[in-house]
Amino acid sequence: MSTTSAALTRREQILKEAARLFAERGFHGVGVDEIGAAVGISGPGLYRHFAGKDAMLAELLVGISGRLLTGGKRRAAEARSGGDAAEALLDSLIEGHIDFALDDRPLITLHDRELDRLRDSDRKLVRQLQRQYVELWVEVVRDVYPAMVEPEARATVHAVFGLLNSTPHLSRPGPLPGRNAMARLLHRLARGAFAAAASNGAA
Amino acid sequence: MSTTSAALTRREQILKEAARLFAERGFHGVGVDEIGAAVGISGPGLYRHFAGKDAMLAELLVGISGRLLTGGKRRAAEARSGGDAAEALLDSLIEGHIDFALDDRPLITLHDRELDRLRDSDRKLVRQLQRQYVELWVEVVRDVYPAMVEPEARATVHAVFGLLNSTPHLSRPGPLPGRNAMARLLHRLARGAFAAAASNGAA
DNA sequence: CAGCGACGTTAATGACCGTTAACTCGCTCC
DNA sequence: GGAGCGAGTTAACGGTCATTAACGTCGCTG
Repeated sequence: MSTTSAALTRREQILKEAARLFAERGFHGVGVDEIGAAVGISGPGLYRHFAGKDAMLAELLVGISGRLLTGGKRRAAEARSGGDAAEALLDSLIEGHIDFALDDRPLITLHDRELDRLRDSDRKLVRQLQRQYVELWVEVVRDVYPAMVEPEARATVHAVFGLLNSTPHLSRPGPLPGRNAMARLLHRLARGAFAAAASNGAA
Repeated sequence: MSTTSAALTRREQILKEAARLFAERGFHGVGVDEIGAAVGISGPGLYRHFAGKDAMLAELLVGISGRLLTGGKRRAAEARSGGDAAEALLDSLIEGHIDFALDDRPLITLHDRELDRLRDSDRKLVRQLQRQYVELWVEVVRDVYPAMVEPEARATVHAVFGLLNSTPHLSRPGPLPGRNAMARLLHRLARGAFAAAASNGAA
């Protein structure tokens, strides 16, 4: 019961700070001494908790992909009821992804930025999880819009991920909508994109 | 007349290969020897053409942002005619951005991945160009959808950029639409997202 | 043909960085 | 109360890498 409590374990502290630093300056751009300093210990002390710098990145990326997929599967399972199930499930998937993108920006950033820095086996695992997540969406989308052909649906899902994951890229300047307004806006945009994808443009 | 000819200058070769390598493995992930090898010369020979590795990245990023902005401005200028000008201009901007995203994937990738690796002055310049480009879009979008408030329009434009720039992330596996089909699909998705943003969700 | 400038080459330098070694300290549990 | 262990510490090693130095070689020009 310790790992899920409010107070973070040392390991979790490290992972959280490492995620932030990796997202800010890239995997190769941050040294182990910096990660250590961010949690109040220094440099090689990290090796009591992780096998190496690579292991931290691997755990982060596998964790993200896994959590996304698990959340998606849970929502799909919960949706086995009602008649308009597909519509509701799509909304649920969108909502879940938005929550993730808005609340875990560093992880989202890492997710499609540092995948290539992984050992082959870890990268394969992450990619497999990502693929399953995409296929889950594709099925639901084709359930809602039966007219869509599969490659189109897959490309659309990727594009919508790009749309939903765009928030980390704009943090800095001027006036932006607040968190809830942003969540509603992104949801609307995603639905609009799917609807537009479905209206076949065979012109 | 040399820099725009079909045969690339040595400098341009280097930039092109550097862009590809940076996009594949990150700025810190590729060494100058690799870049040199990619154009048939070795390591330090690059310093006859560039002040350093940083200078290559800077030139790439400034070049991308500049070309995007220039293209956008040109399209805006060309659109000063006709009655439904705003609609057509938005379509033109979307089309231009899609062409760029589909034809210069490595540059698009670099564009929002390695900005933080720049010297302060270069980063400021790039960000300024990016901001101008965004504001150009925002104006056009608000012209087409006068009901949209500015922060909403700006967030939407960012999100649509995320959508249009999503193509580099999916190159590898299964069946995907071909280039032209993809361009049409992305265009439809973008228009759908804008339309959805405009339909105010004050529910 | 002297010479110079553009373009490369290899070798050396110096910094940085991930990882390991060796050691310390404080707590817990027989 | 001391054996053992979890969690840190600093110092050192080894490798990588951007950058510079020193040197060579064309090809053009006067």
